[in-house]
Amino acid sequence: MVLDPVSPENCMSYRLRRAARVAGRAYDEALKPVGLRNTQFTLLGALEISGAQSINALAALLETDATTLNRNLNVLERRGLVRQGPEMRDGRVRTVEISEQGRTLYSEALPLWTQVQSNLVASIGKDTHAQLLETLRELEGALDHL
Amino acid sequence: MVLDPVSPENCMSYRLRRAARVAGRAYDEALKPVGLRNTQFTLLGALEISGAQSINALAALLETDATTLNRNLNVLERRGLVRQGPEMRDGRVRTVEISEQGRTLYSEALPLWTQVQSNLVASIGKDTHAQLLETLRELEGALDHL
DNA sequence: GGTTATTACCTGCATATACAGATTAATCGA
DNA sequence: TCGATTAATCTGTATATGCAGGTAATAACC
Repeated sequence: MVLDPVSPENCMSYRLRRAARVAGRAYDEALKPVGLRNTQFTLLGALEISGAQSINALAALLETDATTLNRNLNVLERRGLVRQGPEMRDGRVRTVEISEQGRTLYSEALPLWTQVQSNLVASIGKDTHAQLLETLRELEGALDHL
Repeated sequence: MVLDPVSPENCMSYRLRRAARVAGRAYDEALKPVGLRNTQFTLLGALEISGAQSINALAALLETDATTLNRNLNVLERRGLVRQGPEMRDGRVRTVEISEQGRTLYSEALPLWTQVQSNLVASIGKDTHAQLLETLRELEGALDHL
């Protein structure tokens, strides 16, 4: 089976988007009991693990657009899962942090996430998973310098 | 460097979504001259390559939700790039096909896409690319049976 | 043939995503 | 210090994504 890298069916953008969609649905399903989507779980986790920080810093960390992050955070804020406040030293900056309620919900979500993640990793194999992560990182780096 | 598969930073959903975002931005940039987004290029290409078909069939082919496809197709239809018509034999079905205008635009987009795709494949290496495609397919299969 | 079940698609709703441009606040240079 | 520049965030607009639920047409069953 020959694989043509320059056939639209092997478009990296398409293949990644597609895999992300399929995975997203599975993770959404797993997180349903706590009412979090996979995107929101990621966001909450970043705040829980990396601590309070500015929107720009978080955007850089997650390799996402700050305007996207702005709205995604507003969704979580409306539910009381994160807090946003102005920075003393710099009036432009808004510091975001996870709330107590958010921390509680995240701790409830973690086992659900661990379950689906474990199942998936077990299914494709730990080595394949590790290699996939490595390749995705390399790919992002390559795209930066394109 | 030990890699913990069950650390949220290695969440497959997150990593795939993130890589898809970064790649999508690069492909969008490359396709800018023809005014197509990476998603639209995929859709147009599927219709060009696989021919006229129903929305449901196309949704299955692209592993996407039919309601999403419905609206994505409407965007292309408004620009005259695709045509949608009712099926004779089955009044429920709407057959979608690429228009002449769509075909022309797609042929203009193809070299732009080829450029960015080639650059990316060259950057990560052909073997890595082939392996990544294989892993993503395996991953989708695994998610189906989860 | 008429009732029921299934299928295909569409609408309403909510979120995710990002570009362009506006706003506000800090910083830098003269 | 004032004016210009830069930086951080927000708003407007458009598309992408998918779940719930609706509508219409076909198929299945008696």
